[in-house]
Amino acid sequence: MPGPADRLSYMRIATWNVNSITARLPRLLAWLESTGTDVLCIQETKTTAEGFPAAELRELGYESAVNATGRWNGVAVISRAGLEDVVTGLPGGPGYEGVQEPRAVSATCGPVRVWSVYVPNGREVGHDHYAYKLRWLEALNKAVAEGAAGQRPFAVLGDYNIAPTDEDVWDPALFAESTHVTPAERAALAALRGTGLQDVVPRPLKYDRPYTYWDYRQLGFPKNKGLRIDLVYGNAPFAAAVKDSYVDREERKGKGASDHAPVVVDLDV
DNA sequence: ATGGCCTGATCTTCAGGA
Repeated sequence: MPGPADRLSYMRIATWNVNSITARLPRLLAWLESTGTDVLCIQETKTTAEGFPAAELRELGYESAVNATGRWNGVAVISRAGLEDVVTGLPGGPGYEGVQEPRAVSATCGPVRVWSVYVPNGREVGHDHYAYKLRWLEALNKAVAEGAAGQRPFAVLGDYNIAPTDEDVWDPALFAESTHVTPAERAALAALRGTGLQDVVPRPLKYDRPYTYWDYRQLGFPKNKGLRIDLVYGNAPFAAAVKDSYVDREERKGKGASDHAPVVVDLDV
């Protein structure tokens, strides 16, 4: 017999590398209001937990789960759909130069469990940071495997710093010797898919590819010289609930934009 | 129209981003 508990629940979930939540705060608050986003996974907060604008977000109805320690990295989940069972950091994750960096936080937001991740950049193939990136991805794989295989909608959203295929790179030849496209990095994504997660590919609002990042330099955005490196990896129950997904390239426009655009996912859960 | 880097700190110069 149908009842209130059987009603579909519509949720808008998104991920966005804001490149400093302090610098982006006016645009972030306006974007939350205009899009009606319920849950946002944030990367590169570039502030301490104390500097995180939890009070401003609370005024808009969002609770915050924050993992941030200073000028580099920093992640958060903000939600107006519940925020429980927060886990700060990547269990079993490696440090870099002896430091556990703030690159992961997870939480349960109503019917969905989400991770916000900021995968290490890697800098150059062969650099210590590149080895760190691969180790970090191995630890992520282990940490999310149980949720990925579970019955509850579950997704790992964030800046993966990996373009899954050459189609996700505006000029593959230019990136031939670079991080973000190497077989080892793409194998780490494949291993993640092997846990039961799938790439929820958003639709572009313009042009043919759903890029999510464009370099600030050399007119990268106007020329659409982009990469798709901000990803939503969801398990089967999550993917089944997806009604739409798109890259909000409008948010990349104009003065005071991040170099990443938000990826938005609409769910019936 | 979307426009030749941006951010925060070590703060006038730099690391890091990708």
